[in-house]
Formats: sequence, C-alpha cells, structure tokens
Amino acid sequence: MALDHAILVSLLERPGSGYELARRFERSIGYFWTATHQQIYRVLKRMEGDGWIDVREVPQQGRPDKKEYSVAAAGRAALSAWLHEPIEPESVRHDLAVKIRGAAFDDPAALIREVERYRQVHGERLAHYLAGEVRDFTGPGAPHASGPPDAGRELQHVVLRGGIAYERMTLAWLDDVLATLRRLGTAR
Amino acid sequence: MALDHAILVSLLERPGSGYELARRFERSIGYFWTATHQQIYRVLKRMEGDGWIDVREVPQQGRPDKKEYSVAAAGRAALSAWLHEPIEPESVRHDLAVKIRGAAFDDPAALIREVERYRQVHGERLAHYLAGEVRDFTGPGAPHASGPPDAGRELQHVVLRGGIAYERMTLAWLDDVLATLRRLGTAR
DNA sequence: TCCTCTTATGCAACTCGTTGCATAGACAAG
DNA sequence: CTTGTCTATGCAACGAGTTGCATAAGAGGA
Repeated sequence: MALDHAILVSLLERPGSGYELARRFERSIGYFWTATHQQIYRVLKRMEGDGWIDVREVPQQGRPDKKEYSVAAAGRAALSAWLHEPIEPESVRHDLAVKIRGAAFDDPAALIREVERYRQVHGERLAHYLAGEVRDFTGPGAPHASGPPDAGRELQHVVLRGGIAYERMTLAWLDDVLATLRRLGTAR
Repeated sequence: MALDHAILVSLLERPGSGYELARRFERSIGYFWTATHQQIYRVLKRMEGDGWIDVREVPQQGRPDKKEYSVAAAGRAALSAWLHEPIEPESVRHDLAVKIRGAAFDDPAALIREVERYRQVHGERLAHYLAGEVRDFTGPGAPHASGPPDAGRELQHVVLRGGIAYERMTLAWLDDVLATLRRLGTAR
C-alpha cells in the first residue's frame, strides 16, 4: 500500500488539495504511480482521521473553496517508518505481452496496428519526459541550475531519468516486436 | 482484466490444471504477468461456468488427481475478440521511485542498502531470463533450433527479449540511483 | 437565461488482488 | 506411525483499484 506514502511525499514536496494532488498524479508523480481522484480523496480522508495530515480550509476567489492538506508529525513518522522497511521489487503486468503470445493463435499481422499505437504513446511520453528534464533540470533556465546541490532536486531528477530510460528501452523493444511481426507476416 | 486472457493463452499453449498454471505463472508467464493460485482457481471456475474452457478429470499415479483444463470454442472466440480490441499502455507503479523521492525528507544514504537489494534481485532475474533464452531459443540444443519458422516460438522469444531488455535497463538505472545516493551522502 | 466548462469534493457499487487458513492424497524420512 | 513435504484444490475476509454517478460554485458564451 504505497499510495498513502506517495501522497505523503507529494504533500511534503508541496501541500495541496485533493484536486491538486490528482493533477500531480497525472503529471510528475504519475511517471511512477497512478491514482484517480476517488482513491486520493478516500486516502486523504483516512489519513486525516489517523492524524497523519492536517487540513486547512482555503477560500479562493473565482473558484470553489478547497481543503489544503499538509503532512503532520505522525504522517512524517509513518513515512519514515515505511522508508526504512524493505519492500519487494514489484512484479510486471503487460497486457501487450499477453497479446503478443496470444497472437500465435490468431493473426500476428493484425497486431501490428496495435503495437504501432503503443509505440506512438511511448514516443509521446518520452518526449514529454525529455521536455520536463530540460525545463526543470538540465536547461539553462532551470531553477537552481548552478546553485548548491539540493538532495530533493537530485532525487527527483534520478527518478525522471528512470522514466526516460524506461521509455527508450520500450521503444527499442517495440521496434523489435514490429520487426518480428512483419517477418512472420511475410514468411507465411 | 487480462488475467482471463493470460490464462487462455497459457492453456492454448498447453492444457493444464490450476496448479500447473500457477507454476507457469511463477515462471515464463510470470515474466509479464503474475497471479496467485487463488486468483487462478477463481478465474478457472468462472470461465468453466461461462463455457470458455472444458475440464477433464485426470487420475494420476503417485499424486492426487487433477482437473485438466483446455480452451473451448467460446474461450477462443473471447480471446480473439480481446486481441482485436485496443488496450491502453499500462501505467507504472514503482514503490522504489516513491521511496527515492521520499528519501529527500529522510536519510538518502539509508536507502543504499535497499537499492542494492533491488539490484541483486534484478540481476538474478536477468540471469534467469538469459539462461531460459539459451535453453529454449538460442542454444545448440534448443527445440527446432534449425527447423521451420514457428510463429508461437518467435513470439515467445520476442516477449522474453522484452524481459531481458527491461532487466538490463533497470540494472543500469539502479547503478545511476546508487551513484546519486552516494554522491549526496558524501556531499553533506 | 440557459448551457457548458473548469474547479472541487464525494458516495456507492463493483471488480481485482492478497492473505490466511483448510483439506486431502501420496510419498519419504525418522 | 507420526511428521514433513509436495501435489492439488478451495473458502472467507479483507484491502486496493475502477467506474458511474452526484453535487456545487464560479466563469464564459449563445
């Protein structure tokens, strides 16, 4: 159950409302963890009940009021405890791999379109990550680009590099898959 | 819900019991999809009720009887329908990435042990995949090593290559993470 | 004024996945 | 002959994740 902890980390990086968290989970946090607003609101409510986070009603102009959450001492302690306990490397689940092996009992060539669509999506993700890397880390206008070493920034960057490596690897593999499918299509 | 379809593919590749499926999910299918025996038995029961698979009681000597499942026409049709409908690239969930960003609010150096453990596990997975590749695909004694092109074999191989690429990428990234954590540890 | 869009929060129902436990046949070791 | 291990199947309870729907305030346009 790491959604709790993902939310705590995000709130430590910057306090915010459930709605704002949901948007972050569509962006940077979403690089390595996804969650819908339903999940987020539910978990926020529970963590508030457990005293892990504090709420503050924030009136806004031009839009509905919001509840801004921030991490309480108990939440920080819970996160720290989790950070120090070992977790198992997660297991993989790839629909596409199931489809590829299943294609042996159907028409392999029919999968080409689907794989090309996947390739498109992963290409866009890579471009998005690379743009974010330039904007936030390596670009000339990046914040603190030449300042003192900031642990939080360094750690966010290494996670982003992981996302970039993942997308690059995936694109190369999808090319391999496409070549294989095309070879099987012409060989029949 | 691709567990149904993963089981159908596995049963098409070879009929078997729930127990045997569970063992396959610890091995080759488990490269890209995991499932416990509980899930498998539950899904098998449902698919049997829906007429997707057939059962056959198989008495065995030296061990308890088993129920051998095989894919029925309706199951093949359901799989085919799923193969032809588009699916979205799945979203990622990495506990470790949450921990890395969370380490900014704790002690980054304390994570080194944990990352090294991850590295160990992924190194073992890679070795396991590579051994399987030699045994089943590229080695001299591999079945049909020089026979006619077999679509099922080719497709299984390209999926395995994906697993190998994933593990190699992950190991390289974990080295990057370790270097970053050590840099932050000495710089403080 | 009504309609739609964005922000903002939430309930209810359902499915999927995990964990702990229970049963039972066959065999091997002590 | 009891104990442990491997094969083989299953129930029950819980927790996590998804989907559909509902509400409401404010902004902007038809």
